[in-house]
Amino acid sequence: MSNHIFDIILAQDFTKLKTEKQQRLIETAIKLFAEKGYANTSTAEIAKVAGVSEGLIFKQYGTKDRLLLSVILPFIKDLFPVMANEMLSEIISEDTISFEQFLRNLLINRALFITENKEIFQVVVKEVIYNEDLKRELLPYFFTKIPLFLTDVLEQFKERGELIHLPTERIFKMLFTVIGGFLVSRLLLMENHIIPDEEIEDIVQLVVNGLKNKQFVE
Amino acid sequence: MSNHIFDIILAQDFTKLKTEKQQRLIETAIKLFAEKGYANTSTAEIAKVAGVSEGLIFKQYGTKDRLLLSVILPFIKDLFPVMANEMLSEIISEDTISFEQFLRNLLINRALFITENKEIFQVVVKEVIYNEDLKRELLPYFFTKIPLFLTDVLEQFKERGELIHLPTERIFKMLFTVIGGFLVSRLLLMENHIIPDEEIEDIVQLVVNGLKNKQFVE
Amino acid sequence: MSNHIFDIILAQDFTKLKTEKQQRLIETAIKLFAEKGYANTSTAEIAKVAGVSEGLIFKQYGTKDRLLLSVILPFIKDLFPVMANEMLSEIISEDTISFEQFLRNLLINRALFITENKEIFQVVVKEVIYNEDLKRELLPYFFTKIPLFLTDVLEQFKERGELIHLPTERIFKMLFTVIGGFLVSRLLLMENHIIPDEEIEDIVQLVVNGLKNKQFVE
Amino acid sequence: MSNHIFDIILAQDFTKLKTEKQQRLIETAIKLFAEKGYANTSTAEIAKVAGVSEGLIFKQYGTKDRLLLSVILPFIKDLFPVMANEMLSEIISEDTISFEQFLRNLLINRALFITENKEIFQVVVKEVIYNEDLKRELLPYFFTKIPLFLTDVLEQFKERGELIHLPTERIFKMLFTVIGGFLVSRLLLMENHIIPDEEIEDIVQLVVNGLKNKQFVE
DNA sequence: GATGAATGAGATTTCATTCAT
DNA sequence: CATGAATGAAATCTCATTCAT
Repeated sequence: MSNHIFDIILAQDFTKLKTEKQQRLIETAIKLFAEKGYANTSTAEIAKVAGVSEGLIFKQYGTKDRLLLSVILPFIKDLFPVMANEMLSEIISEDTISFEQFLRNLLINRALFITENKEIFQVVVKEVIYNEDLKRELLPYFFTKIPLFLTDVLEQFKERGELIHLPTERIFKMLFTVIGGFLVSRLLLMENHIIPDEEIEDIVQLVVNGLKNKQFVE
Repeated sequence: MSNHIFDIILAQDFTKLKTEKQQRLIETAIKLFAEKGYANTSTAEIAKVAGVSEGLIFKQYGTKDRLLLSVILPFIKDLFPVMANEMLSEIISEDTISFEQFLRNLLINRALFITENKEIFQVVVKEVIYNEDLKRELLPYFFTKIPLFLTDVLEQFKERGELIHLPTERIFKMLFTVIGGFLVSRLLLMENHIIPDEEIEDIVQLVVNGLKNKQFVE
Repeated sequence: MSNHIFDIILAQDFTKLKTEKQQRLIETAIKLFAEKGYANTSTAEIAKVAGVSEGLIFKQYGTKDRLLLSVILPFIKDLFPVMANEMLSEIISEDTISFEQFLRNLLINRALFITENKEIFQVVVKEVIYNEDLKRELLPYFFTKIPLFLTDVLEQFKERGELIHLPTERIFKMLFTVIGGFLVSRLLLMENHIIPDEEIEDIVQLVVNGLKNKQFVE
Repeated sequence: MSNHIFDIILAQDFTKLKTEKQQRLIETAIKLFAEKGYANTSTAEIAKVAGVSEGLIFKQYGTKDRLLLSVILPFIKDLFPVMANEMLSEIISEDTISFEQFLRNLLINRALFITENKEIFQVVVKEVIYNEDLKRELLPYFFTKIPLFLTDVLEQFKERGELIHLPTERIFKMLFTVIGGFLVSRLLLMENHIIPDEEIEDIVQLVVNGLKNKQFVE
């Protein structure tokens, strides 16, 4: 596994035009990796299911390892910029959005994004948990990227008095625990195809009440 | 992977006396499965690290598969009876325990149990997430066992008016999300060796406030 | 490997005009075959280094085998006519040239030719030694071509009394051993870029003294 | 290819008892590598000819690379100590041995050793010439080991006046050229099974006369 | 109970070659 | 003339499992 995932993430050009076979190949890889895990999926099976020769995999990606990265990295690359931009635009457009509404938007937005990319999400989570090397590569990336845009927002809500007065880092950890636990349990354990609004609302209420500043008067 | 895990769980006798080599073997298997995952750990490596012949593994366990089960099942067997008994005894002994205290006790108790069995816990979580077969076997077992003792307790708290009036199943799901997310993120992602009291308390407050019945007067 | 190398050598027309890409292709093949040997060089690598498509190799040469021959044969074709002609012209022009001077000329001339064609020479030697088929094809060719012009010359020197009175064939073998050993060790083992005059002179002296007719009076 | 061949040569224990299959395996590998070269011999073929499973090769040697080393290194390890000891003992036992006799002994001795180990010798020479990595590893080893015992001897002969007065290093190079060229051409090109005494004697005479001190009176 | 030599099925990888464009 | 996507056969390598001792 490469030592320079950051560089790879930034350098890789995923826009190269793909032939039909290459499309089928990558889609099949995602599907099978999501279902059975990277380690339990052979390149022979991928090739067979995709209706492609095994040679093509290695022509294109060199190693099975790099095929995995080629599945994961574009997803990661998309994951965060999108978050930052979309979310922040919502917040800025409506200066007076409540924390509750912000949280609801965030959850709905992320739940949508992830159900739309359910399989890749499963691959990423499974491999980050399963594969030490990949964990070492990706986790630091997550934990520097995510706070980058969330801390600002959280601090605004604290200033407005809506949020409990705890260090932002601790609030962030709680949010991560709940939202992460929510998405992972629904998508990986229960394998929901869609996440019911009701469940989202329950979690929103749980967090909003759990993190509310009790002195705050609306 | 066997089709009859329930039977196996109930039938297996894990108390059989083990020689020193057998001890080292099983400990090494747990350690390596936890670190690198079952699929990425070869029996050759286990044998070598344990200082034992590869033959012994198959003399003892027949297949690599059953070695994994022999690691997982005793843990599972312990996990729930212990919960039910210990927890309930706390609750019964003190009839007037608050939901907050109950939750704190529950979290502290489970966090302790899991940090004490960190590696096996990692193996179980990793493999349940990673391995379709094992997931199919184990998840139903979880989701019938856990509610068995939790629903009673939760309903008591609802009756007493401490808990928000939602269907117990929805409360249970939220609890599972938060507690599961908490333990998994700390033990698998961050690989904490101990879980700070402060973090436990933050989660307790989050949940207590999040699930509080707002009409309730202490 | 073809069974008819002699025919190929005679038939092939290597003078065909080459495009720039074809030039780069053949030069790269020579370079890589010389460095790493034919068997350790893939057509993919040749194409990449030459900045050419892999298809072109097979359009031009049909097989990797014939690419090797196309590298080797023109060199072989040049090697001997040139020798015979150039050398003999020296000898004939100066009827009274001494064996020492003849040997010196021969060595200097061959050392020059080979350093100028160092890479192809490496390819030929490496493959003749390494590849049974090629050895079977090329060696007989060498050992019928070389004596053809050398025996005459050697016998002249024997007649003049300068050379030891041994069967010409044995003298030839010794010459071949020393000259061959000299060129191969310098060009393949030590990878000299140029061969110092001093070393050539040492070898000339060794051979001249070693093969001198002790009764000879200058 | 390992970076630490020196260490490996010194560390390796080749005396470990081999089973019959392991014996057949290594003998077959030597035979096939000698015939067709390392790169042109597949592990499948070795296994088949040796009547052994392919798995055994990789159980025993890990990689095909290390199988090659396991063929080459014990030979190298033997090659030089033997030379130094045997040769020097001849010289010391007879203080008055002539250079001619020394050279004859040396050639006969080495020719014998090499015809007895013809196949491994072929493997070593072929691979040193063919494989850049191996060349880089082994050549320095040769060129520090050989002079170690030869320079002393050569200087003794120079002192006694038998040998031409040239820097020992230059004499050494000539000797190496002639003896190397002789052995390699006979064993690799002509594939002699035994080397005729007559040819050895020719070479001895060539060198003795070629390197004689012309002022020396016997 | 314990070993470790040996296997064979299958996984990954390499690579010469074909072919439609 | 030239490309490069695609192939399939064979090569290297991995690994759970068997078995004689």
